[in-house]
Amino acid sequence: MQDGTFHTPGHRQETWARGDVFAANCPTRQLLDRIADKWSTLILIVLGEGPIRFNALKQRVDGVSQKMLSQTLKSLERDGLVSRSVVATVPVSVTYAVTPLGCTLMAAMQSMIDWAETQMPQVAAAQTAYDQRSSDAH
Amino acid sequence: MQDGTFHTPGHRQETWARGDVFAANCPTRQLLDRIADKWSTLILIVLGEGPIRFNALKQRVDGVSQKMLSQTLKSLERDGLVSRSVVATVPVSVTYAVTPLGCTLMAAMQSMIDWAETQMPQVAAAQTAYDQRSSDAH
DNA sequence: TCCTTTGGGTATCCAATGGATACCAGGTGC
DNA sequence: GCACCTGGTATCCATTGGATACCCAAAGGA
Repeated sequence: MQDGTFHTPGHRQETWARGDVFAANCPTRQLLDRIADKWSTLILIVLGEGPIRFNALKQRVDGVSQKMLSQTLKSLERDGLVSRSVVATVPVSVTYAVTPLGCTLMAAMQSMIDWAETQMPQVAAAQTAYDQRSSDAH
Repeated sequence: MQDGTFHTPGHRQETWARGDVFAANCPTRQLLDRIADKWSTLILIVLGEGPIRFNALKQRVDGVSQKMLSQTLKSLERDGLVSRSVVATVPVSVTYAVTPLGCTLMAAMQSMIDWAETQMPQVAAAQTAYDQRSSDAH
């Protein structure tokens, strides 16, 4: 809190204030910098079902381009969340799987996935209402 | 499962297989399309500490541009996760806060935040090891 | 012999996104 | 008259993402 110009009126502060999100080196922020993109989470979820090969994965994650799939897998591997194993068949086959570390991350994400399944209709409704208000105001 | 070409060998399948991530209309995917960007989650976390005004928020979320802050807040408001209230002071002041719906989402994200705080060192270590291997291979 | 197919990518090109900077409104104090 | 406040837009440029084409090496068909 480098200065006192912002006043944060209590209200759940005890639950959320840790982690100092404003600092670029906070852990939550580092995690988000790595996995908060369109594909990482989806890929992890599919890998959570079991090891899978590149092209099969590409078919399961609807809409992902080959470029982004290979790029995202590379960064997940670098972060130790996913492992890549090459089997010298012909043509060569490459299998991806979650590591134990990646598995613990997926467990942590599960409650968010559950939230999505129960609450997304409410989000869709809020969006419709918002658009309605906007077009009314016009 | 439009065909049987991919075989998913058991291994946590019962936990993760629901939600059919390959379909673009699965709820998890819809949620990710909305909040899986660099700023949404960070903004929600700061808002979780209590209502806050635009410029104060901009200072707390280190590195966010005015453009992205206003754009992200607009989309969070549209999704019913954040509320915006204009107070007719001089100059006018605008306060943002999480809605009850946004609050439940933050609760669901908490375990991911906890994971980040405990496991990010491991991710950093994995990354260093990976880079080491790469430069060795070179 | 040549052509095609296969898996797992890379190279290239173009459109969309994000960040930096400038500008705006309009009321207020100097 | 001038600069300053908040809460934004408008504009420009660099980076990212998606579509497409190409690559390798071996197998299989004509």
